[in-house]
Amino acid sequence: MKEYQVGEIAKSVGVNVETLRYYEKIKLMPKPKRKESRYRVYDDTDLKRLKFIVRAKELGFTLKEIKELLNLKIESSATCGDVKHLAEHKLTDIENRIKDLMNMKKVLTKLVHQCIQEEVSADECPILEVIEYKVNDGDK
Amino acid sequence: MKEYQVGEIAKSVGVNVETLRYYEKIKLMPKPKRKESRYRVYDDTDLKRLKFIVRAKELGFTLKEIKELLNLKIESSATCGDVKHLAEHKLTDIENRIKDLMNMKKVLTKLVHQCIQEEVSADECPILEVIEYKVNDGDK
DNA sequence: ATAATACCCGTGGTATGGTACGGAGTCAAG
DNA sequence: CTTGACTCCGTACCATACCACGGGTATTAT
Repeated sequence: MKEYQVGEIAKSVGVNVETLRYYEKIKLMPKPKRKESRYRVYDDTDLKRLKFIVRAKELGFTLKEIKELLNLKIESSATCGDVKHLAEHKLTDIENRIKDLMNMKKVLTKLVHQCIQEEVSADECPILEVIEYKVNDGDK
Repeated sequence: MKEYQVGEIAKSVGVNVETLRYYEKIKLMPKPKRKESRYRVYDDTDLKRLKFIVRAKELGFTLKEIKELLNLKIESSATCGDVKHLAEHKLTDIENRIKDLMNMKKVLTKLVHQCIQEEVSADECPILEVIEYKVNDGDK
């Protein structure tokens, strides 16, 4: 089984050495064994775990959630249903964020289209006026 | 023109008093005048500005961007085109975030559907296995 | 007059996910 | 045996957007 030192393993998954130390500190990665020189020594199990973390991050899981996923994997009592539960929760979360963003997009798009005469002073820009919509009660 | 003290104005737009002090500190809100008692005194102009901030935040602008928008409004040389530019930038930003989230959603949805037997041990959960997909090179 | 709010201020903490710094020790090559 | 690259560690700092704390003053209500 191959052994790596921190710089190697970090480079191979594309994270910073400091990041790895950080993951160790927050207990997302286990404390690796050390050489006599105190240099950290990682193996393929660590590499696998680290890759899992990076991949799960790409899927939108937070570090805290990733820790939960990894713990489930280890707890012998945990079931696939538990994992599914976490994934579904995340999915709902993502769907809500999409909904919010779509709404912002709709409003902003409309705003951008209202600005026809770009040379007009910003003070009279329809975009700013519409953002103020709820503010101006007809006066001004 | 009506005058408000910090608690009133904060309550009327639904933000915390501390938040208002924070906005003042980061120069998003101007330093208000004070009574002899040093109490802050706000007027309708301040209220309008604060409402603008809250509204722009709902549209997804960061405090920094809101500051820019408000500065544009004041600079007499700024044009509506400048404002439009900021809004378009934000729009692109939002669109990218939506794209990322949609992708996450797609993958996660697929993952969730792969988990049929919920009673199976988490260790053999297809969700976790697929997250590891890129890790396992056929072995194990 | 006194109690209950409301406000003042500076400072420090929260959460998230790291990055940067700097002095010291280690290791391999020349 | 020296140089350069790598690693060690603790600590501090980045951005974002606030919230909490605590001691003191002001205002308001009873």
